Order: sequence, then structure tokens, then C-alpha cells
Amino acid sequence: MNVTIKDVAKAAGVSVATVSRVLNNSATVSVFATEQVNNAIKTLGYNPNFLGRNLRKCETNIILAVIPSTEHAFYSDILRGMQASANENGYDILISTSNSNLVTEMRLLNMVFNRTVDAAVLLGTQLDADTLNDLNGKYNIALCCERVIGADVLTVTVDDNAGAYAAVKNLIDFGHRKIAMISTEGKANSSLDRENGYKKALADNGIEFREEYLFKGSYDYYDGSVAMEKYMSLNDRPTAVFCISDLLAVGAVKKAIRMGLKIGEDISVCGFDNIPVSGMYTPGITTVEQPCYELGRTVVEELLYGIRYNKKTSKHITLNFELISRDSARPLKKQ
Amino acid sequence: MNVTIKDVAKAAGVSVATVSRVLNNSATVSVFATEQVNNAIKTLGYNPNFLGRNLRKCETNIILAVIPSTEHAFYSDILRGMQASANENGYDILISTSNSNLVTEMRLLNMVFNRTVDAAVLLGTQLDADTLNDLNGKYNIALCCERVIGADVLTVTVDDNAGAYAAVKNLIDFGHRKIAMISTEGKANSSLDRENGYKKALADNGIEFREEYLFKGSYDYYDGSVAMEKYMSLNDRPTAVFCISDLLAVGAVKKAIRMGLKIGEDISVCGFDNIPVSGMYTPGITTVEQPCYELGRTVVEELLYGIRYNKKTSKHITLNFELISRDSARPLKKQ
DNA sequence: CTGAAAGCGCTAACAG
DNA sequence: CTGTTAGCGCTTTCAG
Repeated sequence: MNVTIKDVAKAAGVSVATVSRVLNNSATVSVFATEQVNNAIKTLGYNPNFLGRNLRKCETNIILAVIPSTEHAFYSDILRGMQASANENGYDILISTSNSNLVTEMRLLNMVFNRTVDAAVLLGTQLDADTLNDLNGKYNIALCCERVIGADVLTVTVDDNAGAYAAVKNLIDFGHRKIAMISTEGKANSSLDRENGYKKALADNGIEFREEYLFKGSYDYYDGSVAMEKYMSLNDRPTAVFCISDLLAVGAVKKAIRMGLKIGEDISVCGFDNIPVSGMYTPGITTVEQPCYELGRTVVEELLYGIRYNKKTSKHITLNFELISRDSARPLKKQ
Repeated sequence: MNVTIKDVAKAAGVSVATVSRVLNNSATVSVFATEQVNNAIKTLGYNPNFLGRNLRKCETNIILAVIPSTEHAFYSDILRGMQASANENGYDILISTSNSNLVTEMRLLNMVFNRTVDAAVLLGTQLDADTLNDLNGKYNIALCCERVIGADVLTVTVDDNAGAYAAVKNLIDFGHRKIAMISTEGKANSSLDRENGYKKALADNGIEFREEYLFKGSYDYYDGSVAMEKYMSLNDRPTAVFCISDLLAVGAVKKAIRMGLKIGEDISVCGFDNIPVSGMYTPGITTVEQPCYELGRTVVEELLYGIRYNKKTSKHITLNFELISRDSARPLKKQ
């Protein structure tokens, strides 16, 4: 059917081993033979069949990145970082989406079970700690962006707690005392960590935590609007809102504008992530930037290190954030 | 090293052929043997190695989707559509990003040359017609969203020309006569088609095309701002702007707001694509929606049809758009 | 309904 | 520096 290494060998007048050698630079081959082989490759239009190679070497040099969806630009830079470090090491990153669905995620993980890929990086997994620990024994997997408590698996995240703390501290420094938060329901640790950072910043500054200032909804930007509406209906309105994500912040800002409020004057809003929209929005959204590119680089580097030297790490690595000041959060006006 | 089909056969007291049969349901196997095999699979924790299977069958059941980057949510629904139709047919979609870089794109296409994947769908390719035609002879490839003139390759796009026409016609119906356009430089046919739709709508309504009302920049949202600034500096300002993409529309709107203009009153803006941001923005961006999910479904369906029946199509399929009315474009106020 | 055996394309000892 | 050969794990004739 197709032209194989055998055909090349025949055409070049050498053995398949020699062809393989020049293909992989795996041993010294005479200049003459090399030339013959390269000529044959060119004239025959030969492309090595990786299915054969992969089977033989029992590796594919592919890492699967499982993301919830491609709808959120948030993952973009993480993936770029992953790609950079993968490519430097002769690997490729292939991406697939789980829609945050456990069944889909398992179906995708099947690709590491059946050796279609060498490893998988899960960004925002639905798996529980037990499952992850099981898998980690047999396969190369890692978590990025979202840790799972009790999962003894390579994990790279931003310091969510400290990031939230800094965001809220910034609002406090702006003179805000009535600071609400928009978070998410469910067991996502990034959300919980950020809630804790929020609470700690309040406590450290003598501000009492108020249950009615904590809204928990979905990740959908629309729930930011819902939360903002709720807050603005309170007798004692907050003057600032810290959101677990920029998407929710956008929803909150949009609603506030709709209600005729001046963002940064009547109400300050701070997000988290620094997705592209935050810079594009009017007003620009003040936020906590995650070191996305570095998150991606790091997780792949560590993963490949483990594969290469066959010593699995289950390190938990925490990277630093950066506070990005824009127009959606401003000093509280004295009245 | 790992547990293979051989081990299962031994444990089940049958031949590897029988194991393979129950694995693939490829022939009738006695109830007893089936049970034995399934038990062995379970107790041994066996996972078939697809590297072996793939080599043997010379197929991977994977389709590669090559997108410029994951930063633009625009591709999200297309990919979902691709996945849906792939999964229905026992295939998986794996995604990779080209950064709109020709070299990277070729490197990725290598995955179809070396049989790592069965086919590739290129979304916004950098390849020229000759190259595409060459490849189409030997491999299964398709284009989506962006056609290439002269490429006799399966292509699925929206009707760019008609979409632009409808968008501009809508502005004209709103009473606008001074309608500018923000387009992109370079050879992208989607841009050219939309320019032509724009020009035709003008011509059909007795409006003369003015060179100074056509701005060509990059795809970056920031260039929408640049264009808007330019238009607002003209002596004879346009009252409406049609943008080749929502991203550019957002940039234009942002700048106009910055300049103190009222969107929808002082200036109307219409985009193209209907990416999520367009609904999130304040004001909402009026736009032309591409049938993304359908684009994705269709291209994979056609591609798989070609693979399955081994008759390659190089059809060019054009799907319909929908005009989405929001607040950024409104009737011109009479003065 | 089942087993034996060939072979997909490639790499890596091993022997020379 | 080079060729021979075994075999990666699997599917699929072919015979029974």
C-alpha cells in the first residue's frame, strides 16, 4: 500500500537497520549510505509510519491536555506554556475537551490507558482523590490550575489563597470595608482557597465576615449578574465585590452598568485570572493574574522529568500571581 | 512489562484470537468463553494497547483539528460540532494550535503523514492551494471556516459574502448611508468575501464606496480601536461601522466609548461571528452569527464519509448565517 | 465456534 | 560501519 522503510532500504541498497539509523541519527552511518538513504527517501516520498515506531518503542511522545472547553481563553496561555516545554523535549501537546463531564474525562483518560498518549495533564478535573491516586500509580498524569485535596499527584497551581488575599487587601487599602464576594458552589478547591483568602484578608483588617456578602453560583458569567443584582438589593449594599473569576466579574459589571451604577465609583469590582476580556472590557477589569504560561511550562517540565528518569514526582507546586490594576476597582470616595 | 492480550488469553484458557474477538465483537464467541475472557480482563486489569491495534489496522480513529489558537472562543462551538459527529462514528477529535504559523502547521500535518492521526481539519490554514491540492491527493484533509481559492479540497464555510451583505443592508435599513468597514490585510478569503458583500450592499442601495471608509489591519481587537479612532478623525465621519469580526467590533466600541461617544446613537457598530464576548459586552454587539456547531458537524461528517467509503469529496459547502440584533447598532436618528 | 500463525512498520540487540 | 533477526501487541485470514 504505502512506501515503507523496506522500500527505502531496497531503493537505497542498504538494510532497513541502516535506514532506521539515518532516520533517527541513532548511530554513525557512512556518508555514502546516508546519502543513498536520503535520496531514496526523497524520490520515494517516504514518511516513516509512527504506528510502527510507537509500538516498538511503546511511546508516542504525545501528552494529552484535558481542558473543560475551548470557550474560555483562560487556558490559552497555559496550553502555550505546555506546548513550549513539550516541544523543547520532542513531545507534542494534543488537546481535548471534557465539558467538565466525568464520563467524558474518563473516556479521554482511556487514551493514556491504551497508550495512545504517554501522559495526561488534567486542567480542572472532575476526578476524586482516590481515583487520581489509583491512576497515578500506573500512569503519568498531572493536575494543573485546580488541586484535589488528598490527591498525591503532581499538581501545579497558582497560590489562590494569597491571590485572593491580595485582591481583597487592595480593596481594603482603597478604603472599602463592605466587600462582598462572588464564588462558586461545589467542591472546587481554587474557589475554596480564594474564599479563605478573602476571609483572612477581612479578618486581618478587623472586618467581620458577613454571610449575606458571600454569593455562590455557577461559573457562568451570567451568575455574576445575578449576584450583583442581589447585592444591590440589600439594605446595606457592599461598596466593592471580589469575584472568583473575571468571567463572573464581567457579569457583575455588566449588571451594575445596566442598573445605572458607575463602576469604580458607586461600586468597585475585582476579578481573578486576567483573561483577555478583562482588558478589553469597558471599564477594564481589575484582577489577579495567574502565571498561566509558567503554570503550563512547569507542569509539563515536571511530568517529562518524571517520565524521563522514571521517577514519578507528586510534588505540589504553587506559583505566584500578580495584581493587575484597571478601572473597575478604585478608592472609595469619602462622604 | 504490561499485561497484554496474551496474558489474558492464558488466564482465560483461550487463544489470543478469541480474546480479540470478544474485545471487538468481531465474531460470535461462545457464552462460556466470553465470560472467561471478561473475567480475565477484569482480574488482570487489562487495557488493550492501541499501538498494536493501530499498527495492525493502519488507522487510529483520531482526527486532528488544527486551530490558530485557543484564545478565541470562536472555535469552541465548531469543535463541539466536530466532536459530536466524530464520537457518533467512533472517532475522537484531538486539537492542536498552529499560532497561524505555516511552519507549525506543517509540523502538525506531519501527524497525518506519519499516521498518528487519520485525518486533519484545518481551521484557518496558512497553506496555499498547490500544497493543499498535493496533500489532498494522498491524505484526508479538509478546510473549515476559511476557504482557499483554487484548493480542490473539502471545504465548509459560512456564506461570508451574504452575511456581510445582510449586516450592511441592516445598517442601511436603519437609515445609515455613511457606513465604514474594518477589515484585515492579507489574503484571507473570508475577509475578502465580506468586503465584497459590504460593497455589494452599498452598490445595491445607491451608496458609493469610499476608499477612506475601508480600514485594513490585523485580527487583533486593538486594531478595531485604531480604525475607530481614524474614522472619528475624518471630516465626514461615518455613522456606522461594519467589522469583519466581533473582536474588531469590540475594539472599535471600546475606543468609541473612550472618546465619549454613545454607541447606537452617535455611532453604530456591527460585528461578525457572534463570539460569547459580544453578548457579554456593554452594550451588546450586533453581529452576524456563524453556524459554528453545524460547520463542525458537517466538515467531520463529510470527511468521515470520504474515509469510510474511500471516495474523497472535495465539495465546497456553504452554510447560512443569522443576524443577531443587539444594542451596538441602532436606527440613525434624524436630524 | 476456535486456534495457529502471519504480519502491520519499525527499532534495537547482536554479530560481524 | 552494516546486516540479520526478533519482536513490540494486535487483528485477521485460514483451517478445522
